[in-house]
Amino acid sequence: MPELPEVEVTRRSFAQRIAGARVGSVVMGKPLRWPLGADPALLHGQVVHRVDRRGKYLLLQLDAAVLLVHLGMSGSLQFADDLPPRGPHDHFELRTDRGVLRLHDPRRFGAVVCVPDLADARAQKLLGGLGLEPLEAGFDAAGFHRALRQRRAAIKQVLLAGDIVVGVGNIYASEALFMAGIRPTVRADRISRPRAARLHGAIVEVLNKAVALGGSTLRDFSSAEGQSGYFQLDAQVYGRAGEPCRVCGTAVRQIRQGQRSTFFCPACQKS
DNA sequence: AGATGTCCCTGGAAGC
DNA sequence: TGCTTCCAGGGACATC
Repeated sequence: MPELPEVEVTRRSFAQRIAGARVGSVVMGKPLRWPLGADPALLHGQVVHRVDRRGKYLLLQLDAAVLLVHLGMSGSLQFADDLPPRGPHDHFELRTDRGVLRLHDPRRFGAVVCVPDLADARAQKLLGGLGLEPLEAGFDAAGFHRALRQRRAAIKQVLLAGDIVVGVGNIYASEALFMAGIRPTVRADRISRPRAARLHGAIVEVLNKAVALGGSTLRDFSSAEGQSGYFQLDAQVYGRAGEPCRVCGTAVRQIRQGQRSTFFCPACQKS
């Protein structure tokens, strides 16, 4: 389940190596979440200049196109010149003179979309509504608090929506709220400024820590297959329903918010 | 416009 | 053992 840290670690793992590579051919497997939106042959001969990230999207900048790559929940990328033969879950390959970039995605929630540039309407539809990058300077506590004050929905769901801050997925939302001592069901607009500041700090800390651990996490992920490396993050509440809170010993509770599981400690997160 | 519900997909776990 | 059911997840889209 790649969240922002995994996407960023993936980006760092091949961005330098693929920069300057010239595309030979494109191989498509089963349909992904959205159609590519362009003739794959159009990519032939183009050079990959850089790999950026916006939220959980990787942006491959080519000569005259941008590839938006989303890993969905089961996707992973490999870039090498001697990959094993394509398997049934390998749904996209960009073959270049420096190696093959391959998307492996059993559940096919991922996507590869080709647009001429980021001003393109399709790119805007996907990226235009995204909130701030949590690991960049623009994400500050005061602005975060101001944004929260405009929202009446439960704070957990506001975080997940991604239009205030991106990259806080289901796991890190529960973890950050635990770190900040905030109950996931509290209305966003009822969070005081100091508590919003604590939540802001928790989001930055949990994501930074995950990026730092990401290297080992991802290696395990791709070799172990299946069980993710989140165990290494030593979740405080996520996935621990009924188990004792690591801080106070109270049983961790699980609820559903918007069809998603939320975990919290009823004692440490009273309001 | 904001909030909420639905759906996409598939492997693994749990239940019968 | 083998079937069925449920669940996980991000995000677009429809509906209120």
